Amino acid sequence: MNYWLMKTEPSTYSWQNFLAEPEQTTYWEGIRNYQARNIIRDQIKLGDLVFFYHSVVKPPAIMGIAKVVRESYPDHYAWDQDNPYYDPKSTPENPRWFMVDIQYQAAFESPIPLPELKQTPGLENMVLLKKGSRLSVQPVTAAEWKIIERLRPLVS
DNA sequence: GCCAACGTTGGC
DNA sequence: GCCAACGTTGGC
Repeated sequence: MNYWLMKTEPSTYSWQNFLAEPEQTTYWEGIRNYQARNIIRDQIKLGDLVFFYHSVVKPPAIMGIAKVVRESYPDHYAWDQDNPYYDPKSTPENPRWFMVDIQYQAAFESPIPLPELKQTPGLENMVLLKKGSRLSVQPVTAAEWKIIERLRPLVS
Protein backbone atom coordinates (compact mmCIF):
# COMPACT_ATOMS: atom_id res chain seq x y z
CA MET A 1 0.00 0.00 0.00
CA ASN A 2 1.11 3.52 -0.73
CA TYR A 3 0.50 6.89 0.85
CA TRP A 4 -0.37 10.22 -0.76
CA LEU A 5 -1.25 13.80 0.00
CA MET A 6 -3.85 15.69 -1.98
CA LYS A 7 -4.27 19.45 -1.85
CA THR A 8 -7.48 21.35 -2.21
CA GLU A 9 -8.44 24.95 -1.71
CA PRO A 10 -11.35 24.80 0.72
CA SER A 11 -13.04 27.72 -1.05
CA THR A 12 -13.37 25.30 -3.98
CA TYR A 13 -13.81 22.00 -2.16
CA SER A 14 -13.32 21.52 1.56
CA TRP A 15 -12.99 18.74 4.08
CA GLN A 16 -16.46 19.69 5.30
CA ASN A 17 -17.82 19.29 1.77
CA PHE A 18 -16.16 15.89 1.66
CA LEU A 19 -17.75 14.75 4.92
CA ALA A 20 -21.17 15.81 3.66
CA GLU A 21 -20.96 13.69 0.49
CA PRO A 22 -23.21 10.65 0.08
CA GLU A 23 -21.26 7.73 1.56
CA GLN A 24 -18.56 10.30 2.29
CA THR A 25 -17.06 9.54 -1.08
CA THR A 26 -15.95 11.88 -3.86
CA TYR A 27 -14.11 11.85 -7.15
CA TRP A 28 -10.93 13.88 -7.36
CA GLU A 29 -11.57 15.75 -10.57
CA GLY A 30 -9.79 18.69 -12.12
CA ILE A 31 -6.16 17.59 -11.96
CA ARG A 32 -4.60 19.39 -14.93
CA ASN A 33 -0.90 18.97 -14.29
CA TYR A 34 1.01 16.17 -15.98
CA GLN A 35 3.11 15.12 -13.02
CA ALA A 36 0.03 14.89 -10.81
CA ARG A 37 -1.88 13.22 -13.65
CA ASN A 38 0.75 10.50 -13.94
CA ILE A 39 0.51 9.77 -10.23
CA ILE A 40 -3.29 9.63 -10.42
CA ARG A 41 -3.28 7.50 -13.56
CA ASP A 42 -0.45 5.09 -12.85
CA GLN A 43 0.46 4.95 -9.20
CA ILE A 44 -2.54 5.39 -6.95
CA LYS A 45 -4.07 2.02 -6.14
CA LEU A 46 -7.20 0.75 -4.44
CA GLY A 47 -6.84 0.90 -0.68
CA ASP A 48 -4.06 3.50 -0.69
CA LEU A 49 -4.39 6.15 1.99
CA VAL A 50 -4.45 9.90 1.44
CA PHE A 51 -3.88 12.93 3.61
CA PHE A 52 -6.51 15.56 2.77
CA TYR A 53 -4.78 18.96 2.79
CA HIS A 54 -6.22 22.46 2.80
CA SER A 55 -4.04 24.90 0.86
CA VAL A 56 -4.12 28.71 0.60
CA VAL A 57 -6.05 29.10 3.87
CA LYS A 58 -4.39 30.32 7.03
CA PRO A 59 -2.89 28.17 8.17
CA PRO A 60 -2.71 25.46 5.52
CA ALA A 61 -3.32 22.13 7.23
CA ILE A 62 -3.83 18.39 6.96
CA MET A 63 -7.44 17.73 7.92
CA GLY A 64 -7.71 13.98 7.94
CA ILE A 65 -7.38 10.71 6.10
CA ALA A 66 -9.18 9.29 3.08
CA LYS A 67 -8.97 5.94 1.37
CA VAL A 68 -8.82 5.26 -2.37
CA VAL A 69 -11.98 3.38 -3.34
CA ARG A 70 -11.70 3.55 -7.13
CA GLU A 71 -8.58 3.55 -9.29
CA SER A 72 -7.98 5.88 -12.19
CA TYR A 73 -10.62 6.50 -14.81
CA PRO A 74 -11.04 9.35 -17.30
CA ASP A 75 -11.97 12.76 -15.90
CA HIS A 76 -15.06 13.44 -17.98
CA TYR A 77 -15.23 17.07 -16.88
CA ALA A 78 -12.49 17.67 -19.42
CA TRP A 79 -15.09 16.91 -22.10
CA ASP A 80 -17.69 19.34 -20.84
CA GLN A 81 -17.44 22.69 -22.60
CA ASP A 82 -19.33 24.41 -19.82
CA ASN A 83 -17.07 23.12 -17.06
CA PRO A 84 -14.11 25.15 -15.78
CA TYR A 85 -11.97 22.02 -16.16
CA TYR A 86 -12.82 21.69 -19.86
CA ASP A 87 -9.86 20.76 -22.07
CA PRO A 88 -10.52 20.35 -25.79
CA LYS A 89 -7.40 18.22 -26.14
CA SER A 90 -8.97 15.47 -24.04
CA THR A 91 -11.54 13.25 -25.75
CA PRO A 92 -13.45 10.11 -24.74
CA GLU A 93 -11.45 8.22 -27.38
CA ASN A 94 -8.15 9.55 -26.09
CA PRO A 95 -8.56 10.87 -22.55
CA ARG A 96 -5.79 13.08 -21.27
CA TRP A 97 -6.90 13.59 -17.67
CA PHE A 98 -7.84 11.09 -14.99
CA MET A 99 -9.32 10.93 -11.52
CA VAL A 100 -9.74 8.55 -8.61
CA ASP A 101 -12.43 8.23 -5.98
CA ILE A 102 -11.69 8.63 -2.30
CA GLN A 103 -13.74 7.92 0.80
CA TYR A 104 -13.53 9.39 4.27
CA GLN A 105 -11.51 7.28 6.64
CA ALA A 106 -10.75 9.32 9.73
CA ALA A 107 -10.31 12.87 10.95
CA PHE A 108 -7.55 14.23 13.12
CA GLU A 109 -8.84 15.50 16.42
CA SER A 110 -7.68 18.90 15.20
CA PRO A 111 -6.09 19.88 11.88
CA ILE A 112 -2.30 19.63 11.64
CA PRO A 113 -1.09 23.04 10.44
CA LEU A 114 1.82 23.44 8.05
CA PRO A 115 4.08 25.22 10.59
CA GLU A 116 3.80 22.22 12.90
CA LEU A 117 4.78 19.86 10.09
CA LYS A 118 7.82 22.03 9.42
CA GLN A 119 8.91 21.70 13.02
CA THR A 120 8.39 17.97 13.23
CA PRO A 121 11.57 15.90 13.13
CA GLY A 122 11.66 13.32 10.36
CA LEU A 123 9.64 15.32 7.87
CA GLU A 124 12.56 17.36 6.52
CA ASN A 125 12.42 15.68 3.11
CA MET A 126 8.67 15.64 2.73
CA VAL A 127 7.60 16.77 -0.76
CA LEU A 128 5.09 19.17 0.78
CA LEU A 129 7.86 21.01 2.62
CA LYS A 130 10.27 21.29 -0.31
CA LYS A 131 10.85 24.84 -1.42
CA GLY A 132 8.83 25.70 -4.50
CA SER A 133 6.95 22.41 -4.39
CA ARG A 134 3.43 22.84 -5.70
CA LEU A 135 2.49 19.36 -6.76
CA SER A 136 -1.16 18.94 -5.82
CA VAL A 137 -1.02 15.14 -5.66
CA GLN A 138 2.16 13.95 -4.06
CA PRO A 139 3.70 10.87 -2.47
CA VAL A 140 4.19 10.49 1.28
CA THR A 141 6.66 7.90 2.53
CA ALA A 142 5.56 5.25 5.02
CA ALA A 143 7.90 6.77 7.60
CA GLU A 144 6.46 10.26 7.09
CA TRP A 145 2.94 8.91 7.27
CA LYS A 146 3.61 7.20 10.57
CA ILE A 147 5.15 10.31 12.10
CA ILE A 148 2.24 12.51 11.06
CA GLU A 149 -0.37 10.02 12.19
CA ARG A 150 1.13 10.06 15.66
CA LEU A 151 0.80 13.83 15.98
CA ARG A 152 -2.90 13.66 16.81
CA PRO A 153 -5.53 11.21 17.95
CA LEU A 154 -7.82 10.11 15.15
CA VAL A 155 -11.56 10.27 15.42
CA SER A 156 -13.85 8.39 13.12
C1' DG B 1 -1.48 41.81 -2.06
C1' DC B 2 3.11 40.26 -3.10
C1' DC B 3 6.11 37.47 -5.38
C1' DA B 4 9.15 33.23 -5.91
C1' DA B 5 8.93 29.07 -8.08
C1' DC B 6 7.30 26.42 -11.40
C1' DG B 7 4.65 24.86 -15.64
C1' DT B 8 2.93 25.78 -20.27
C1' DT B 9 2.70 28.01 -24.68
C1' DG B 10 4.18 29.37 -28.96
C1' DG B 11 7.39 31.82 -32.12
C1' DC B 12 11.55 30.96 -34.20
C1' DG C 1 14.67 22.06 -29.56
C1' DC C 2 15.27 26.53 -27.35
C1' DC C 3 13.65 29.94 -24.52
C1' DA C 4 11.01 34.30 -23.57
C1' DA C 5 6.63 35.46 -22.18
C1' DC C 6 2.93 34.41 -19.76
C1' DG C 7 -0.11 32.04 -16.34
C1' DT C 8 -0.71 29.58 -11.97
C1' DT C 9 0.28 27.97 -7.38
C1' DG C 10 0.46 28.81 -2.83
C1' DG C 11 3.03 30.43 1.30
C1' DC C 12 3.78 34.58 3.59
